[in-house]
Amino acid sequence: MRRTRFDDWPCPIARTTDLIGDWWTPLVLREAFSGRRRFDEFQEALDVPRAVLAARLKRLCDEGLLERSAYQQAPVRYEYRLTEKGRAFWDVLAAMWRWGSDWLFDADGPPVQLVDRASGERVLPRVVDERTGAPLDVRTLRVSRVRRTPAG
Amino acid sequence: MRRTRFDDWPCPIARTTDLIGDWWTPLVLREAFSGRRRFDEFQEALDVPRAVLAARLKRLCDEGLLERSAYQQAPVRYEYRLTEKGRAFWDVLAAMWRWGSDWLFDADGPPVQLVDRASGERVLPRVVDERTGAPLDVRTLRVSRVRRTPAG
DNA sequence: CGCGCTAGGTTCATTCGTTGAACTGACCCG
DNA sequence: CGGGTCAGTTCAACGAATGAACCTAGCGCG
Repeated sequence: MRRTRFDDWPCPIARTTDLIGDWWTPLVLREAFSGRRRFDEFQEALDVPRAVLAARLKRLCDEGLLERSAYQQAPVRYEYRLTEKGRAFWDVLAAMWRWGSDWLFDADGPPVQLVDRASGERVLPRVVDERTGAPLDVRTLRVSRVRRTPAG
Repeated sequence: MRRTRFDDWPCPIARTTDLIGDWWTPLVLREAFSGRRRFDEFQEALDVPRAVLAARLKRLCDEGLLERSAYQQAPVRYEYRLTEKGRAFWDVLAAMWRWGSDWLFDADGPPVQLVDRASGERVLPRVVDERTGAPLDVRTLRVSRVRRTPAG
């Protein structure tokens, strides 16, 4: 009677859901992106129960989004850093940021925004088709089974 | 001792997490995008416990992503349709699709892909900066507090 | 009229996951 | 030796998910 797992479903959305459907996980990643690395940094920033944080960090390491390494000996202390896989996840958080900004705040919008560090210009994440550069229109999309050429 | 809620945090990622951190919710939305509308359609497609599905559909209606309406009288039967807010959420699912496809499958990739209904061409969702069209680079981003001009 | 069927849920006992607080253990400093 | 730091673990209480069974209205059939 364990909670249903989606991590071996054939759908990319299902597998991603399995990861970020764990309560707190996207926020742990958000903090990682904002530069936090140590257990207590995450814990204080989010006020997350320590047991939950430990479980989330462990899972994110197991899945390869974070890497745990000792930053000092005697006593040994560990920190958590984003891997390439973890950094790639920023796109998902950015899409959440955009949708949340557009739809989950009153007319003023959220009290925070993304800006380019160099120019100071506002950055608005947007999801497009990589080939055409056009915004996605769900009505023109279709899910198709991939044909694979047999290996022989 | 209720599960910590994020829906009134000032961060758009936190608020979005509150919504899709509910187990099953992104998959219910996925099914809505693929055209399902009726309770039993969702239930059979996902094999989700009926009580959970009822709770998720109710929440998605309360939040304004779905709309519940009667499609027949005598006996009254209801269906669930995406609203504009719900359709806008496709961008988040698309970003999840892309990241999941890139990072959660073996070398062959997932057995399904997105294609354009008209041309049959493959569609690859990608998150860019709306202003410049460039892919996001998290290292050049910064979170900034919004300055508001006082209303008086 | 009575029976089964359909659609959209609700109810329930069991088990799993989250919460908050306290605790542990290794080491350092004074 | 006492106190502080950091990275966790442990525990009891409670809320949420699971799977199965049940409920309600109306309809069509015999």
